[in-house]
Amino acid sequence: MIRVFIVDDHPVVIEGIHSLLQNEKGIEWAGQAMNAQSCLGFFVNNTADVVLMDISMPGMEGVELCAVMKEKYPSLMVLGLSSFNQGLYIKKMMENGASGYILKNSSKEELIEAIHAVYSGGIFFSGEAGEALAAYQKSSKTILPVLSSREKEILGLIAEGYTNPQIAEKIFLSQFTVDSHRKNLLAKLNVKNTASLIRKAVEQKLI
Amino acid sequence: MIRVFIVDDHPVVIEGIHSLLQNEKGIEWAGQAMNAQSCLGFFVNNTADVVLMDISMPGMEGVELCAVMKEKYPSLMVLGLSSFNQGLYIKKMMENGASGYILKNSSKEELIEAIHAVYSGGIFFSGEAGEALAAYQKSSKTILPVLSSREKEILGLIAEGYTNPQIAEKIFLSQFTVDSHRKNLLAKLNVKNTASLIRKAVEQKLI
DNA sequence: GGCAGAATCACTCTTTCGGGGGATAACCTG
DNA sequence: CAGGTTATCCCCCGAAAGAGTGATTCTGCC
Repeated sequence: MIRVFIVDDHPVVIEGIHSLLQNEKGIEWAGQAMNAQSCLGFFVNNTADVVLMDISMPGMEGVELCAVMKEKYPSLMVLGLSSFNQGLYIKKMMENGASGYILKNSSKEELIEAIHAVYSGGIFFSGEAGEALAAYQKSSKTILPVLSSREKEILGLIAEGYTNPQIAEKIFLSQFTVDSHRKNLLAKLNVKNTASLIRKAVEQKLI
Repeated sequence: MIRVFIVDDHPVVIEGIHSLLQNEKGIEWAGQAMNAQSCLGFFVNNTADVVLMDISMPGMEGVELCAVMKEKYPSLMVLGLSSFNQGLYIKKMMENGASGYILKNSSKEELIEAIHAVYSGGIFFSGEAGEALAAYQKSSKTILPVLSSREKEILGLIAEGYTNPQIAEKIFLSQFTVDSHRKNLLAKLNVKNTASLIRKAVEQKLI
């Protein structure tokens, strides 16, 4: 009997999965939570085998919750759950110890297959999610944006429309310094002017 | 008896709402569709009173489907349904004839209240969605981005990193013309440089 | 304690951007 | 048709960005 717990801020999704899984042999409903806090609260006195976890929740991100849960309860298997099919999120979930990732538009069969797969220690991806991850990893080979905190700060200010001299004044730096950081940003994101810098930054969710 | 139909590409959501509404007195399950085509197909030989419609579906957008449905079957009441709480989408749905908008994290009570409200000709908003709409309309009073097709074209090229002379060469214009368009873009979006132009354009989903 | 990377500052030069001012023709729409 | 919008073109000028090069702290990590 696989005890399944779900964390999602959408009652409709909880209800839907509950309904899909009820009467499913070998699967037991352990409980549910609508946010990270009540999820952590549940596991103080209870347990489960597989946690279906929405990655996009208000407050604590699913990605963070995943890390916390896996640290506290390493034997727990976490299955990411999301409407989005974005390689970046999928990658982050996996880095934080998730055992797989399915999309909310997956079929019942796929959902059940995924639960069994991760329960037995496997890794499961929705077809599309797997592709997205592969595509992301392919693209991130050529471009890996690892920005320092200072660079991120300046990137944010550029995006808000501040010029280099204004940024320099605002954060008490020389404009030469700001200029250097800006050049490094262009180099790191492999773009050649402000327009494409901001566009890429938004795409990569850096701002 | 209110006949409720649902269009959503997530089986989990369909199942969840089905489950929430079953045994609810006064509400009957008319059917379901996972995309715009099968929804339109259903209504050839069938009917319903209220349609719950996801706004973010692959292929034809919920927003478009809403317009088509309301044109063909004006007596139908459409209730927008989404994970996102964004004023822009809500506004577009309403402009296309929707009678309300609820979020997927609404409670069962709210969902049922919304169905009854729109069935009797009313307008219903999830509390948060109403706020988002109000906030959007407030902000859109000061900024209404109505760009010409030429401006959108040039905006796109700017976002891709082309400089004015490059754009001029690419679309066979004088660089003075491109310069003018660029200045108009800055004026229309009420920004003062390229960085904030691109940022705002992305925010407003213009590119 | 040393080394790498980050963060800081410095200077020059060319290109681009952005503000200001115009002008003309084509086009919808009332 | 008149009037507004769009698209096109033109010029000047100062400010900002971007490319090139180099150097000095500071700080986390082995």
